[in-house]
Amino acid sequence: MFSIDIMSRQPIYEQIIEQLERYILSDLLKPGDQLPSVREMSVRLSINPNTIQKAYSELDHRGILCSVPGRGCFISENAVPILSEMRRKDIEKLEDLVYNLALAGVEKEKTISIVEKAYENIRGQSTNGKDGNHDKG
Amino acid sequence: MFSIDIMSRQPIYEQIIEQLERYILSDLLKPGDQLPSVREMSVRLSINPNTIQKAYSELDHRGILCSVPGRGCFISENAVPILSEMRRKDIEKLEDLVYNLALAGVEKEKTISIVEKAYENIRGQSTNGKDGNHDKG
Amino acid sequence: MFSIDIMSRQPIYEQIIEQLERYILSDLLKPGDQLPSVREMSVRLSINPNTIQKAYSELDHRGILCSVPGRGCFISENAVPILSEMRRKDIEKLEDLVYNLALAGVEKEKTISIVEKAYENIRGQSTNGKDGNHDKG
Amino acid sequence: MFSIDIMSRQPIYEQIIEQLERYILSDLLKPGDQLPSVREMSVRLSINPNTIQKAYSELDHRGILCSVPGRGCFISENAVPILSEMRRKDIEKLEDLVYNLALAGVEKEKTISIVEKAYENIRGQSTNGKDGNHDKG
DNA sequence: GTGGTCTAGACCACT
DNA sequence: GTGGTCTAGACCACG
Repeated sequence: MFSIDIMSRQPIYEQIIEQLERYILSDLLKPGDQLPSVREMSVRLSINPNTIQKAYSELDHRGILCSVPGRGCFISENAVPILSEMRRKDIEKLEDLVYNLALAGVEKEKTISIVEKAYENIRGQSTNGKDGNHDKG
Repeated sequence: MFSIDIMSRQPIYEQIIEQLERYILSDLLKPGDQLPSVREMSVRLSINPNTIQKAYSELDHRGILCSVPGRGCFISENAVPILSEMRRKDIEKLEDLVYNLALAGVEKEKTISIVEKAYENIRGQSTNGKDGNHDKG
Repeated sequence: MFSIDIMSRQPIYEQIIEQLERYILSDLLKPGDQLPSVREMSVRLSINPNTIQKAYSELDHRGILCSVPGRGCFISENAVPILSEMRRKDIEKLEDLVYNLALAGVEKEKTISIVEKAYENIRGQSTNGKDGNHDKG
Repeated sequence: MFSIDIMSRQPIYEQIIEQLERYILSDLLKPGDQLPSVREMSVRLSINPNTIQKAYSELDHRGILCSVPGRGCFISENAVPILSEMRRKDIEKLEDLVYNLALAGVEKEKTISIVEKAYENIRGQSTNGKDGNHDKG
């Protein structure tokens, strides 16, 4: 379910957050669902438990998760609206990115077709292996 | 001409690179043009010369500019094609970003209108105050 | 394993790059191997960490190694092919150098014998104490 | 007669030295010949007089030139033997370079053929447009 | 004046 | 612990 690129510039904990958020937004993980424990996750992904902990803590802080000491971590009830709201801020990033592409001579039609393709993807398949922007974290 | 956000998560030298690349792509800086010297730039932006040096040096490696010790830094002849090619790789980022927006429930029409607006911007005015994403994540 | 000539005209960071590349090409360092940390290396060679950083960073850019923040630096999987390709460009240098020697009256037989000796060296021993030109001019 | 690459990493004054030495070794300039004045040279090559001066001074220092105040610069009587002796030191460079090529997998036959080709060149034509190693100064 | 290298020492994010 | 960024200040070679 999770795929981590250890060589990526993007911090591992961010990759985990990114993927968890996607799974929630695409309804693969629902409010109330329990997440794998830090320990289990760390073994499964061969990653330092601290790193998992950091991802979970961050999501907890954002109100996406609810970690209950002694019981585990659960998807928060209002995870989806919170995430949706946050993601909307990606619009700023989009503006910048398109601006750059335009400067680089990518035609408007091409850009729009990419947008449409992305929307097609989400309709066909709720989730796929895509693992977020390989940005220089 | 240059504006640095000292609080940004994006390294200062990357901000400088970003802006220089934009100025080149938007024809404000042309091949053969001499850049402000490392020292002048460092004074102008109140930034350590080493940081400017790093930015210039990186652009030199990429073939965007040509540093000649004792003479100065000059925009390389083939700066534009190199940049255009590199920027095209932003298409992957775009796909990811749109995918995220779609998941977050941003309507396709809204997204496309943003794209179109960005293309309007570039047509009307060669450059504007936009200075890249102030955040890295 | 590393020897730095502090008096050389060749920058220290280039000397480090040179030697690392040799060790990789002569199979003393293999893909996946972890390099000494920046700090350890700086202590070992009595050199400022920033200088080591610069060497590692340059090799990272070239795709020879892969720096992972928080984890370390590792020899890249395709380090050898990249290096071999780059080194082949030394052929131009060779042409120039032999041309100079010829002009200076060094006999063809002498030059060829030097070439053959160098090839002997590499066959007998994978590595030896040779550590590159200590002078830049 | 002189061709300077202003963008080269190799300092201009070194390019001039390099070429003058070649012309002497290939008998195009002979002992006693007068060199163009610093002023004339600087105009001809569109180069700062100080730079020409530096090249001439260095050659004077090496005993290749003999600059006579008020009269001009002349090729020294023992320029050729001095140069030949110096160039022999390039043998060390050759050893290094061949060693690198060998490590990079360039076959011995290939390397030797390059050497032979270079010797052919010198027999056919005394000089050509070659302007020395484009080494990183 | 120019770019380039180096040191010393600090701080940050990540594992 | 790791790599990465930044500052302050020095020195060098080149024009």
